[in-house]
Amino acid sequence: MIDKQYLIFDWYSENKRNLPWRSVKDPYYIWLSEIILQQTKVDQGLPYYLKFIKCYPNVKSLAAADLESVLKLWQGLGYYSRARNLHSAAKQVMTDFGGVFPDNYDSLLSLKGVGEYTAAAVSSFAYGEAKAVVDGNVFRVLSRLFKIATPINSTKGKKEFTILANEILDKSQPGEHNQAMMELGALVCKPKSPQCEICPVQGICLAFADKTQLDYPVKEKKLKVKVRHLNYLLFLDQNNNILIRKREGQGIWEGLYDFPCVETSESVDEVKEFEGVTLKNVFLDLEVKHILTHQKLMVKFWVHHKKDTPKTNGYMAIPIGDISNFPLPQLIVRYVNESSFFKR
DNA sequence: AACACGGGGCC
DNA sequence: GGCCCAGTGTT
Repeated sequence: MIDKQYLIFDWYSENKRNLPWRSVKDPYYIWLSEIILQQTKVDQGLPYYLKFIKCYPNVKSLAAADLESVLKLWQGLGYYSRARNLHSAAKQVMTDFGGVFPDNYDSLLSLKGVGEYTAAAVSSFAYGEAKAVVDGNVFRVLSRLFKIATPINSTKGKKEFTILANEILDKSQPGEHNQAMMELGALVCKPKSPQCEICPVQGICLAFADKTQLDYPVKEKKLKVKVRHLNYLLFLDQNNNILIRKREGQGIWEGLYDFPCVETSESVDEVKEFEGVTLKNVFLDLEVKHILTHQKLMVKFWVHHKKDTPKTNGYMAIPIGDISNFPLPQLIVRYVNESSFFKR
């Protein structure tokens, strides 16, 4: 616990946001909120949290759900492995823990999708266990307060910051301490425009002392973005059926649905063939650029009218109006919303 | 240790 | 256009 820790507590009690998962002690709700908020801002995750607690009010109902229903509810939030792991962990709680949520850091770590951060968060918030959370906010706050230049995305940095975070942890109220540190990072000690003038610990911040706040935290590696050219095919037959497929295996959007797709190394002006079948009368419907964290997708949506839907392995025919019943990537949602072929 | 994994908001 | 977000799992 650092000297003048009370300044952060006082600030937190005055300025904390009123968030629904802060007023509960049920570990299921806290765990659910933490999974949703991984790499996700509160404003984006909040509506999903409300949907999930309404649809799955307890771990038993979540464990009993179909994975596809969970993915559908997760649609649009991204990092879909979180939804798959969420569902898997709920079943783990039922089978491995007799339906009772694990009540300590080490047991929580055994759940799919629960790493060091989430185990510390749930164990400290729900059970008062003295484990410090180390998330993006904590990295930033600590690196500035103590002017620590070790890259936060290195193994050494993770170790160093975790040790420091646990050293300054207020063991008498670890949950409040953890929330206060994160809230300070989210509302005041922000990445680009830190509000140092209103910061409660401005007086003990080493970076503020020499105006180097923006030099922290230090990160190494910049990620490389891969450019891909995707050509989606809308096979539309006379009965208004289309072909879709479930994305399997590893890669983006695992478990979600999209259309038959031809990937090319460069942009193309026509699509003449699909899986060995020669195509005629393929028309370009829509062209979009879709940005993901690691990929820049240059996408063309092509339409092909046929009398009958082709029988192709791995694809299923559905009425075009049923498309929205399936969990879809935002790219496909975007197309469905913009293309005239999906208007009633 | 390096990399894959979404989507949205801010500057 | 780059960076970041209540990170985790895989290789």
